[in-house]
Parts: sequence; structure tokens; C-alpha cells
Amino acid sequence: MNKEDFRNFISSKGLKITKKRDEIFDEVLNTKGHFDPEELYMRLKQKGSKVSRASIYRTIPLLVEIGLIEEVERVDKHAHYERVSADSHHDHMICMKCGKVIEFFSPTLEMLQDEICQRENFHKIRHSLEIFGLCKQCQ
Amino acid sequence: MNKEDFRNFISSKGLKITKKRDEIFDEVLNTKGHFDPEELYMRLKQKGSKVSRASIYRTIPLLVEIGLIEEVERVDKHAHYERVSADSHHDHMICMKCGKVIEFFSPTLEMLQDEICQRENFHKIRHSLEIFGLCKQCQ
DNA sequence: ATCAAATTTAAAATTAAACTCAATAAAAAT
DNA sequence: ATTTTTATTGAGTTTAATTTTAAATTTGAT
Repeated sequence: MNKEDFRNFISSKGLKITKKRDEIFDEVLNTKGHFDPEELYMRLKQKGSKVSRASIYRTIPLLVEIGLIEEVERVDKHAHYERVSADSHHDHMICMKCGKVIEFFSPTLEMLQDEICQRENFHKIRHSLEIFGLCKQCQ
Repeated sequence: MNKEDFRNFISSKGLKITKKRDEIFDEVLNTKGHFDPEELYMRLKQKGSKVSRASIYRTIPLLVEIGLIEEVERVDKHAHYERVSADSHHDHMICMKCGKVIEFFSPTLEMLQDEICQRENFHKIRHSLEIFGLCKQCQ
């Protein structure tokens, strides 16, 4: 996934390649870990970009559609996103006390899900597993 | 879980047993499947109840706390709830095309999660697994 | 370069959910 | 049973996130 892919995607949808979309795409590409629209907006602001929140909110669904990011947990009442790396899907444990998010991955869990979907004739595209509880420190 | 349990729970919290709380509790008890606060409000309205949305929003967290309901998927941007039946926890497959929700349960999956949490010293309280994809009909 | 169509911004609108507060109802005290 | 205390209620206000509007600007095709 690079800027070329993004531009091709935008064009192929009949949309226009603009400075603002590029700026947002670049910033998301450089972002590690979780973020929410407001954080993304502030980070761009600090770098001198003049994008508005509206553009952020309008571009995020495009980034989800192209598969660069995905919506992860909604701990607070707003959406959080995260870069999708084809090779590093993981799920989340969320501490209900301190809000800490622990990432984990279990191949067995993945396979098990595939089996369950096969049984139901369901074509799995993606999944989201969130385990809520208390982290080591908060118990 | 019956009205007695609910009343005891309310009392034990130092709260008061009121007509409105009873009405909301009864309605939720009689509700099968998913619902959101607005649906619950409309259903009560239709039955002649004079509850306000405020009471709905104030009572739902109590029903979650007592374990009668739990928050399930957020297909739209607002919360959806569902009755918890001690003996029938399940997860969801959600069709991205037609919106159909398929419920499933896998003891193996549950155990696997417990194991993963033990490894991480995470005290699991509840979890939510949503598999998105295409149902048999929509593939 | 021209121009229609898409995109932008700032501001207003919308949405779900929480809060405020005077009136009311429930529990406790008398 | 009556009074007193305290919690709950509904209507409307508020908040925070997100979406839409409308006017100005930018893009891409000609």
C-alpha cells in the first residue's frame, strides 16, 4: 500500500486527487498504533496542514474502503482506527478500569473461526474480537 | 432473573423501586432479540407508558449491571442491546450485504479465550466477537 | 485556458447520550 | 397516617462526535 495505490483507487472511483486527501493519507501511513479522527486532525494541524475536521471525516471511510485502516474498539463513545497490516492482524483485550489495550494474536483462534464459518456457510471477510476485563495492574 | 431479583438489586443499591423502572424492566424481559434505546422507548410509548427517553437511558445501565442485557454490535452508530441468558451466550456473524445477524456459540472458542487471557494475566469479564462477511444467500 | 463537477472550509445541523432542575413519588421517620 | 427526607421523573438543555450545507476553490477533461 503506497500513495500510488491510493491515487489509483481514488481515480478509479471517479473521485479527484487532492492535496488534502494526500495529506491525510500520508499522515495515516505514518501513524503507528490506534488513533481517532480528532487525534489525526490535531497531528495534521501541528504539522501546519490546514485540513478541516470535515475532510478528515470524509476521507476516513475511503481509507477504510481501500483497506489501509479499520475501525477497532469503541472504548469511549467515538470510533478508533488502526492501520491494517496484512501480516499482523490481532485482537484486543481492553481493561475496563484503566482503558489499557493489549493486543494479541492466536492462530488457533483464527483457524477455529474459519471452521465455524465454514460450518455456517458464511464467507468471512474480517472479524473483531474484544475481550473486556481487568489488566494485571488493575485486578 | 425475575422482577424480584430486579427489585432486590435496586434496593440493595439504595435506589428506589419505581413504576417507570418496573415498566422498563418488564418490557425488556418481554423483548426477544436485539433492541436499541429508541426502539424500547417507542414500544413502551405504544403500550401507553409515559416513560421518557431519559428514564430509558438511565435504566439501561442498571439492566446491564444486573446482567439482564448486554451491549452487542454497533451496526449503526448507536448502541444495541440484547437479553443475556446465562445458558446461551453467543457471538455474531454479521452479513455486510443484507445485515442479517447469525448467532453462534463455540465452547472451544470460549475456552481458547480463557487460556489466552490466563497467559496475559488478564481477568476476562466479557467479550464480543463479531465476524463480518457474506451470508450463504448473499455470496 | 476553460468549465463543469467534485472538493474544500467554516459553520450549522444532526445524532446519541448525558445532564439540569423543578415537580413528583417513594421510603423512612415520626 | 402524616411528615420528612431523598431519589426519580420528564422536559428541555447540553455535550461531543459526526454529518451536512452553502459558498468558494480546486481538479481533470476538453
